[in-house]
Amino acid sequence: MLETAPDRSQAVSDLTLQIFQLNSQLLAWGDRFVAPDELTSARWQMLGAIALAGAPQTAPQIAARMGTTRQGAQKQIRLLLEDGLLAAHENAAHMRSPLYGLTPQGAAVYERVRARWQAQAAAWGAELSVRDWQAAARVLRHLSAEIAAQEQ
Amino acid sequence: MLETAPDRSQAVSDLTLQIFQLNSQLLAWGDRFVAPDELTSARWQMLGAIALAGAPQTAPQIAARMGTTRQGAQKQIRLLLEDGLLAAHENAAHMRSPLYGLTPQGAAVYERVRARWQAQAAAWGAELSVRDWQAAARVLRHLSAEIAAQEQ
DNA sequence: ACCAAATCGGCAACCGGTTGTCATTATGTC
DNA sequence: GACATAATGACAACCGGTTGCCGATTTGGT
Repeated sequence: MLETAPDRSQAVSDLTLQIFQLNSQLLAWGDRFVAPDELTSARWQMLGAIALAGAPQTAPQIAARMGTTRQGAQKQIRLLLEDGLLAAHENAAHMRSPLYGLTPQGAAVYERVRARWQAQAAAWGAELSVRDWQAAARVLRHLSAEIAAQEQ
Repeated sequence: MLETAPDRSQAVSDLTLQIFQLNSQLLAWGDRFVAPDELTSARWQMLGAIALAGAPQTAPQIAARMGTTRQGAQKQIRLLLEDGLLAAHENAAHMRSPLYGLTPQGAAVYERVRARWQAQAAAWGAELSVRDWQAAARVLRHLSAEIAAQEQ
């Protein structure tokens, strides 16, 4: 790569700026989207991680699934316990590390939001082909892998 | 949209998750990338906003250019002033709102990082065609516009 | 069974960013 | 020129997240 390729570096650079912008747009939009259900983007994602796991999980398991840290997950878990959306269950395999699962209320809230989100995502996607969306996701996955490879 | 389109909503949903993941990957990578120059991702972005403006800017102007808030920009400006990478100039048009411009040191640091970044972006982009990167950026811009339109 | 190493929860501090408030300064309208 | 309104800087509080530390527990190797 002695000769830099301005077009290519410019295109990659453009994409990264788009990613930063969309990230903040999506977070702000998500906070408004789930506000009627008394959630935030962060708690929505937390409920999703537990719901998709299919079974109660320990705090470190949830953190790993979300790609965040144990302490960050525990902050949100504590808040969701207070809200009654999560419940701690005895963990036979670990005395100090309970399993956190959705309460009936938590499952109901998540299902309600999930259905609304699916309709919204379909509406956003309506003007482009499924192929376009999948192609974009593939490019992003490629970039993600390049970065991960560089982290050694 | 009575009949939801699972494929399409799934594709959009996948893309949003990719965006969240890439955002955190890029921020973490950026912090490491500019650490040798005693910068962080946030301060790098701030220097870029001022450099691309081409002339010293007031704090609210910089904030608008970065798509963030006045207060957030001022936090970083204060730190960059302490580091000697920014300097405040008298603003003839406004007594209390100085113009912030890069110091020679700030310009040198930014140029050094910019050149390294361009090479890195080209390397990341090498395995896909410029057309692919541009197509992905177009899809992201489309999604960004959809969200913005919904914000009323 | 023992013991070193890894894991876990809890706490505190920090980072980057947002929101809200207040006093001060510009701006625009009459 | 006077005056309501907007813009600005400063400060504080908060949110979501990370890092670092500590003591307690669990795990794994011997």
